[in-house]
Amino acid sequence: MKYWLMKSEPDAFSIDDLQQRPGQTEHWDGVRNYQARNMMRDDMKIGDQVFFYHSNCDSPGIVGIAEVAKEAYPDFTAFDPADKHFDPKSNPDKPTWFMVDLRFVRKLKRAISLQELKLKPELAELALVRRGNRLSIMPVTASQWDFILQLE
DNA sequence: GCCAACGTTGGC
DNA sequence: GCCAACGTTGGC
Repeated sequence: MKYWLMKSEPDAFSIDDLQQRPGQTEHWDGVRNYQARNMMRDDMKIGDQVFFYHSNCDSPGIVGIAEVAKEAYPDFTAFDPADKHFDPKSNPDKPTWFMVDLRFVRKLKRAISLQELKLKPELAELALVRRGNRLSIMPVTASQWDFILQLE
């Protein structure tokens, strides 16, 4: 089993939104970055654990845990010209973009802010705190995962 | 709202 | 294949 961190803007889709979805499950559409796509398509398996990170908000940080509920399948929002994430280069016969489904696991007892994560030498290698990182999906090692959870 | 850091695009 | 221009991300 692998560990991941996935970013979402809480104004668009928050951990609370995930918790309130039917089955507490939602598809993770709109990823339009090849590195992030490759991780979803090639490496994310059912049961993988995911830190849910709130980005681009007042207090960016890790707010909860989700798990992979369905492995990669074509991101159908890329096929819809009316959709914000429409991509004419992608089509159902040969999709460019993929998504997974996530299921809510739990919220953390407290949010762990980016500010706090940046201070921890144990997390120096975490892509999230590295300069200029903009990846919306990134791997987390087992030791990073355990370390972050014991901060809770 | 600003802007640094990236990724992508397209002319050549 | 280079690289300038442009668009996006996301912290602050």
